[in-house]
Amino acid sequence: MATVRVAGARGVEDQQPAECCPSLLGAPLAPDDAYELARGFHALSDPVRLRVLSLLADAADGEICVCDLVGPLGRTQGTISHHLKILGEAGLVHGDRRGKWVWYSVDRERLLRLRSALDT
Amino acid sequence: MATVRVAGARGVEDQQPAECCPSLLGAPLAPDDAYELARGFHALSDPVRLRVLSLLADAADGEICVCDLVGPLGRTQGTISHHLKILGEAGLVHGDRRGKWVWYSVDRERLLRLRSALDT
DNA sequence: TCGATGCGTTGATATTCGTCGATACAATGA
DNA sequence: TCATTGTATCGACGAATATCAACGCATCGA
Repeated sequence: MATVRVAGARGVEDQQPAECCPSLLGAPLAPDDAYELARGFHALSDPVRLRVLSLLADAADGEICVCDLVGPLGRTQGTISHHLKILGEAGLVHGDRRGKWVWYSVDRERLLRLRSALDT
Repeated sequence: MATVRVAGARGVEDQQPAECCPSLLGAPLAPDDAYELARGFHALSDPVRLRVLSLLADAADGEICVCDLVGPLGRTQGTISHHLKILGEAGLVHGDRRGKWVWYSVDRERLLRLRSALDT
């Protein structure tokens, strides 16, 4: 996590989350796979971040700007931005700057890959 | 988390994880639901705990004792016990004392309920 | 009864995390 | 050019976390 390079709102996609998530219950999980998987679930381990994803998914056009998250979530703008950065680094959301605003959307595919790790 | 009552290895099942997990992407997540869900994912947010679940699922008879986890995971017995407690409080594993050993197993149903929260 | 073994807990320590306030950066419009 | 607005980052703080060593308790075998 210390070597993660961050270069603004559009820098969140320069990550390489494991191409696909190894199944948790299939074979014994290798330490590296476990670490990658834990990074994904860690992004989901905060109530504010879960509500961010929920609000994003529920928004019209599947997009929402930071300013519209501050009110519903009851956190400061800096805190919301911080959580969006974490979600972005996990590959769960993407930000698209249009004018003054940055529109965020959920990466459902990444979410489904995480889900598949819990398959039986 | 502060009010969680713990009474030994067999006390891990006296929890009440939300009966069923609300879908993350379905409707806007209520703060309480988000908190409950985050508790579950938090238990999955550590590589050691993920490997514990993996080893448990892969073990013969689906059971394993703490002593057999210490070696593969490279952590002290106290640390393993700590992680098992967290997994137990999240309802993801159950411990059964038989003689000197406590045999742990995965609660696959609980895992599937967590997975269903990531449905689209 | 006593030593050995497995396990949970406690105390200590270093690290990480969530949050805020303040500030810096970016884009727009006057 | 300058003020305004939206967003990202920084510094700081308290709380939570992962880890180990040490200890206490329970169980089993001699």
